[in-house]
Amino acid sequence: MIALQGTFRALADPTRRDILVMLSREDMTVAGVSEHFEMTRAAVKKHLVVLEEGHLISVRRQGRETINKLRPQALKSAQDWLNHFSDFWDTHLDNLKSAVEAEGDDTK
Amino acid sequence: MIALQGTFRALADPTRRDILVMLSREDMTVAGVSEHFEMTRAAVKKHLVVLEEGHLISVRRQGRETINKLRPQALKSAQDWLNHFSDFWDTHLDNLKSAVEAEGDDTK
DNA sequence: TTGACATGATACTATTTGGTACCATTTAAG
DNA sequence: CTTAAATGGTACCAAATAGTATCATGTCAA
Repeated sequence: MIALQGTFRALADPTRRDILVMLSREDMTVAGVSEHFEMTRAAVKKHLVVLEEGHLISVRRQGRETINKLRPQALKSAQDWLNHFSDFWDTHLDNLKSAVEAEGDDTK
Repeated sequence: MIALQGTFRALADPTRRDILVMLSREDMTVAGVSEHFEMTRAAVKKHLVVLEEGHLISVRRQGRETINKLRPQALKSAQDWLNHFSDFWDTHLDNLKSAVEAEGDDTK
């Protein structure tokens, strides 16, 4: 199993989650990812390092570029951890049906 | 839908994930949760506040105790976000079957 | 009422984190 | 070879976070 700590830590930042969505469409270089954000390349690179430490992406040097590639296993591990609560959901979620659609929201 | 940012941020800490597991078995007071950790009650209380801000628990005052209760909707929202990558998994995970069971691990 | 107990809130410190600025390294191309 | 472009790495700063210590508040029980 993949280390959950690094994975959940990597998922905690909205920029990193956006990067994962981008990488789910196509592999991208550091510069390619950076184009979609207003922060510097170095900052984006740091996020990519965190994602790599969380096993969420793989990094491959190709010439002078580095290709960042989504790695689905860690995402699956995170989902598996959440699945441990499924029994709880089955038992108690039915009682909360009316509350589900009344959920408010704020930032993201 | 529930705000993902607060939810993922709350899930990023191992202490908080442990608290969620504990609460999946039974509702607990602040002191009850604190017994399972070596940090102070105040520190545990702070984690509980973060969990509440992430909509992962509900807090109810009962007499001089406060009952902390798991709230499954937010966990489900996080899982739903992860589900957005399912298409990617279906497409690419098969090619990685051999790599899945070769995953190393470190902390948690 | 008095006292013990559980909690909430605040102030303070140390650590982590997100970000920028800057420099070294590698590579493609003339 | 030389030069410019793309990238990686390090140093540094500001802000957020985790934790402790401490005190105030409310509540159960005698």
